[in-house]
Parts: sequence; C-alpha cells; structure tokens
Amino acid sequence: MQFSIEKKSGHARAGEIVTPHGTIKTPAFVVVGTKATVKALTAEQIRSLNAQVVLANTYHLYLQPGEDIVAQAGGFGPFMDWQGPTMTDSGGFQAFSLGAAFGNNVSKVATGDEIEDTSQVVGQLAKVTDEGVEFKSHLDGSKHLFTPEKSMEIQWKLGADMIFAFDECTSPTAPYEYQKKSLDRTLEWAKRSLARHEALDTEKKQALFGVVQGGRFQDLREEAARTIGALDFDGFGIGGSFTKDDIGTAVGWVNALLPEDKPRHLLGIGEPRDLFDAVEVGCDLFDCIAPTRMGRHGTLHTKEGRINIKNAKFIDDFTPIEIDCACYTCQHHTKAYLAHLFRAEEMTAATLASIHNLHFILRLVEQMRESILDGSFPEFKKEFLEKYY
RNA sequence: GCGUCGGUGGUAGAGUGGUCAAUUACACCUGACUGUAAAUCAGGCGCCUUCGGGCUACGUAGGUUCAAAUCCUACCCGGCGCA
Repeated sequence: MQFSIEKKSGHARAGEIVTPHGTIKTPAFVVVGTKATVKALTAEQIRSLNAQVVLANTYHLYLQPGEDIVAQAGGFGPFMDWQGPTMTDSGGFQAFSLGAAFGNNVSKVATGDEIEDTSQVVGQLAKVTDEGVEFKSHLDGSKHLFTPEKSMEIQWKLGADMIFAFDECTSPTAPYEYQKKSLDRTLEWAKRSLARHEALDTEKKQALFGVVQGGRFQDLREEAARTIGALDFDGFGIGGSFTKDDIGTAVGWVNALLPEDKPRHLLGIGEPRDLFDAVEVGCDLFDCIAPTRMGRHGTLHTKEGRINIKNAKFIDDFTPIEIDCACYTCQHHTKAYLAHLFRAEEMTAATLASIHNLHFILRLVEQMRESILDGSFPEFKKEFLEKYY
C-alpha cells in the first residue's frame, strides 16, 4: 500500500492510497459490508454508486460462514464479487457493542447524559481481559476468545488490502481510570498485532492500521497518538467513544501528533457535520453504518437535513427525495412511492433508501476532496452546513 | 316467525358488578440510530387540563345498585339453527 498527499488546505488533505486492488482517492467514505455484503445492495449496485472501498468485519465473518470458507473463495472481496480495494475491522468494536453497550442503549458517540459505569470489564456478551476478548456468540451463545494474534490470523484469511490492529473500543460510560487502563492494554495489543501480522504477511500484501483510543480525554488521546503513532503501522485508525457535538476537537488532538505521511481512518463516523470536521483536521478515510442502517429505517439524507420518509406528509408527495440528486432512487422514484414501500414493508424500500443515502455521503466526501484540490474547502463546508439542519 | 349466540376504542379481539379510559396485537402519529446484536428500538394513540384532576364513552333507550362494558327489560342490528 502506498499513500501520498496531493494537496493540503489547512490540515485538510487530498491524497491517494494505492492498494493491490486499485487506487482510493482521499478523503474517501468506506462503505460498510459487515458480513461480506452491503445490506440490501448487490455488488453491482455498490459499483454504480462509485464506492471505492468496502469494509467487512472479522468477528462476524469468523462466526459466519467462518474465515476458512471466505479464504477458499479467495477473500471476502471475491466472495461478494467486489473487485476493488477492501478493508476488515478487527473485531475490537464488538468488545464494545457486544460488551458494555449490549442491551444498555449506549452509543459510542455520547450525548452527555450517560451515567458512568465502572463495571466495564464484564459486558453482556464480551468480557475483556489483558489476553483478549472473550465473546459469547450473539448467534448461538458459544464462547470464542479473540486475541490480537487471532484477529490477525482471521484477517489474513479474509484477505483485505487494509486491516486493523485488535483494540478495545471503549464506552463513553467508562470512567477515566478504565479508559487509561484500556489504553495501555490496546497499546500492548497493537504491538502483538504488529508482531503476528509481520510473521504472517512476509510479502507485505496487507497494510496494517493501528488504532488510537483514549475516549474523550485529551491527555489519553494524545498519549495514544504518540505511542501508537510511533509504531510501524501503515496507517492509523481513530476509534472509541466521542462527545456528540465535538468529535472534531478530539480527532484534532490526535491528528496533530500522528505521522503526516500515513493515512488516518476515523472509525465508524458518518454524519455529514462530523465528516466535515474530521476532514478539516486531517482525516482521510471514514466508514459508517449510518447511511445504510438509517436508510433501512426510513431516515434519508437531504441537503436540508434528514427526513423520515415514513412521515404522513410524504404519502402523496410525488417529487424525488432530492430534485437535483443524481442517484438511481431519485432519478426513478418519488417520495410517495418510497413512503408506500416502507409502509408496505417491501424489501425494495431498504435498497432504494440505502442507494440514496450512500450516494449522498459518498458524493459529499468526494466534493470535500474536490474542494480541497481547488482550495475552496472552507467555503464548501460553510455553505453546506448553513443549509443542513 | 320461533330459538340461540353475539354486538367493546381505526381493525381484530380481551374483560363479564368496583383495582376500566378499558389487557394485547395490528394500524396510525412521532422520535432515535455514527468501526451493523438492528428490514431495529423507544414514545404517543377518547376530549379537556392551572397536570391535582375533570368530562364523555363499551349497539340504542330505560332500569337495579353506593358502584355497570359487566346484572335486568325493551328495541335495533348481525351469525347460526328450526319453520
């Protein structure tokens, strides 16, 4: 993998990542295909959206169908008929989603109303120890130990171009002491991930990204950026919990310390406002389930903000979601039709909504890139956010 | 015509003297969702309210009772059976 920066505008940067399966123009939005499928979409539809990269998940593919099956298919890309660049997440996020967050209605993006919970270590389906994370399968309750080594081995078989070190995604409900402890552990895991990966991938086929944690605490974020940043990773992921109204600030602390010449992937962030803030402080890659999940739930992006297509007012609205949108959905269908499909619980609703939302976000990040290249990023951001509620 | 069973909120369908403005489901109205446990979840859903409560409601009209969706009478409507 090769990364180069073409142009900078402040801290924002436009660049290129060359992978064995094609070049990614950055900043770029990575489409999430957790189980080797972008929910509700065919590979052909993903291509027609001009998506550049697809990210799948180690934990999910390990459980089903198993990494060996994926390896037999030639990797998760070929398995799902995606020929372009690929990534896999390490399973570290599931330490949170199946652990502290499970059943607790907690988002890693904190609203500020969260109550501190000191019982972090023992979650519902994930238990974190220094050795690794012990998962209880959400599918059948069986137990599985994920270690940094194990994650590297699975990701090796899944065969993505870019992979992540095994980390612990912490909860915003975790107190400082726990975040600190977890950070030390994630650093150890980063070293172990590196060591195992180097042993497996002697030909340097896969790029390995280290993950910066630290929650909402500046000193921890900076410590993580320094220590993880000093290791021999090909790029960096910025993960963990954030404060809803100020993701940009925390990411800024980190990017100020990470090496300039390696790509920075902000993990799991995808709200338009957050993307602008993150690009502004120098992030290159993003992935997020929001466009597809929200789409399936009837929430659609427009330049004026989100709409809920299930609202009564759209039942007889025979205009597209956005009159000037170039996506397949807007070119062919009306809000009234989508409202009908959602009410009738027709599967096509999920497909059409996902197409629109992904098109919206992919195009938005693409426009950010264009504006960096022509020097108009600050104006583009300002104009967009003035209209977007 | 006789007999019999039944008529409950948008729908289906609980309740069968007080704890019932009435279980539940669906429908309907909103909201949430940020490295996918998610085609999911949460709230609302008679009218009014100074949030204490007040008012009108369980086919219609009466009645019994301190108290009725629940008991009685008549009528109206529907299913079934017999003529």
